[in-house]
Amino acid sequence: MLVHASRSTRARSQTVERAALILTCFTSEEPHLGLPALAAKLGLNQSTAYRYVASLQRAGLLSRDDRRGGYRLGLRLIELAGIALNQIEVRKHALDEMDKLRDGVSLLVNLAVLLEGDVLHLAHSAPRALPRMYTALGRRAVAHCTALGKVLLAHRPWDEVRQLIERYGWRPYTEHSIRELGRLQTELQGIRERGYAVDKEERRRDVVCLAAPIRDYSGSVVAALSVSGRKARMTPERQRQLLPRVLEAANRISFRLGFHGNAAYL
Amino acid sequence: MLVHASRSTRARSQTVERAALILTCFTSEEPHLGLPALAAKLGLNQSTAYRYVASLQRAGLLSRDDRRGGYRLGLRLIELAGIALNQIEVRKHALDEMDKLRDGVSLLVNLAVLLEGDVLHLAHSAPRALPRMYTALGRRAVAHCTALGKVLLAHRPWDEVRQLIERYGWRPYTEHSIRELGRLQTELQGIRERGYAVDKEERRRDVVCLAAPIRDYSGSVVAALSVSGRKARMTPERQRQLLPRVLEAANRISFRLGFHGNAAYL
DNA sequence: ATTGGTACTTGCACATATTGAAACTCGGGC
DNA sequence: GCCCGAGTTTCAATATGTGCAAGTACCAAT
Repeated sequence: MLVHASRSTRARSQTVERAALILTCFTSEEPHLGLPALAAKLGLNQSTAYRYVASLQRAGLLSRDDRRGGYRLGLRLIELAGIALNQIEVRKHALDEMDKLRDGVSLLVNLAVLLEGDVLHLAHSAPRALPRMYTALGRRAVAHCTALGKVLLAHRPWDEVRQLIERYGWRPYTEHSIRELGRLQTELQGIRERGYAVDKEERRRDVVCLAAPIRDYSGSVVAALSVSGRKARMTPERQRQLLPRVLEAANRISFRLGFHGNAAYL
Repeated sequence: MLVHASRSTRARSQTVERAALILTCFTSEEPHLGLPALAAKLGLNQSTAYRYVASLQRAGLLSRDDRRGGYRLGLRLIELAGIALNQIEVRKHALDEMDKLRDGVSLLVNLAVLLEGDVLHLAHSAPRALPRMYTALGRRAVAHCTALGKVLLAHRPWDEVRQLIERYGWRPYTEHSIRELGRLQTELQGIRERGYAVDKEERRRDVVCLAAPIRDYSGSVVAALSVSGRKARMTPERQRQLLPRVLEAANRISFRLGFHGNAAYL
């Protein structure tokens, strides 16, 4: 059995870590930061921040915003992300199945994994009708408020889930979002038993999702697949029709990843 | 006239730059590297490389490949790239127009910018018929062998173009790819005069592309738009029909970026 | 089981590259 | 013309990163 979860290794470089922190200061909410803001955010001396930023810029990881001043994330990241994406085994196998599923159900299909307890979107397949999406790719969402996230959390140790909530709080999106440990635990338990998760407007009003887990050769859940649509179109009856199709697609992907077993024991 | 091309600033951090170099060691061709390989590639002591890698890993910029050993680019990059993408003004405005153009012509539509002399794909809009693409997003291509790239190069100073060729060589893709400075110069000149570029199987056999420049408020060419299709479908006649549509779409995007002038003087 | 090889990991003494304070430049708004 | 904030540079002090060399864990071939 593998021991190393996420190596804590005491080998590290302060400089590299602080430079990496600079990158993670940029978020969807604050995609544009000045030197003083960055320095303040990380408690760095402005000189230090400056030198980091200058070097990150040379590497294309950061770039200046000539119009407004300040910095934003650089084009190099887009290139690197492209390479990273193509390395993700599950995504490679999922794309075809996602398109097939989308054609079958005419709904938005999403693929996601867990990153630091949040949902990270790796791909989507949208029916022609839908208005073009802002880049769903790389979008991050609170896990316990989405079907995708709940499926992924359901297959993590409860302790880990609890710690995440403690650390980040509930961060609810709508009035339907879960906000109690007890309810979350029951919900996750149910998801494990049923083999899928439902999101009834917990993420966004008027949007309902169904999600199923994807497993790799070893049986661990490495990703989740979902379909989502407006509430009006996602009647209980429609959901009953949808469910087997989502599960089948997810299972097909798992199969392609080398999972041939029965997941019941997990 | 703007003076600062890419600030040379002598402020820099060796450590940060070397760490960034580690990331750029990973390419589509070598997306998976071990510690010794990385250290060798950059001429670093293995201990040093190790400490960098350990820190990059903590930041999620790198991750281990548990099955094969070695490292690959991390999920964090996908999140960051998503943020970076949404910051790109031209992309925001282009998406709608690209979808409209695609619907009009039923061909693959692409948007790209120049990154270090190469073409970097920022978005695409594919007709339903096309088989799902491997992530075109973030894909990099040799500029002078593609319509997109030639349009972008045509609006850079010739000296810069020449230096790029000198530095990286011709890197041809097919037997039609340009491989002489003289021919390239004539080609770029023609593109500036005509206002569009054509790629006749220079990038891939059997694929023909048409590309047009996109300008921002200041009149500089910041991106390029293209349509591409199989040779058989891109007859000279079809190209004549296509051309005005591509140009119109590109101009519309330029307009939305605040370019209302006449580009003739540039 | 034993061996050898490879990739990864750590400890330590040295000195180099990073650090922070303070001062300077530049440009925009008042 | 003056002020202010963002970005940039300098320089001495030293924390930080460095390379070597030894150590561990794993795999695969004996």
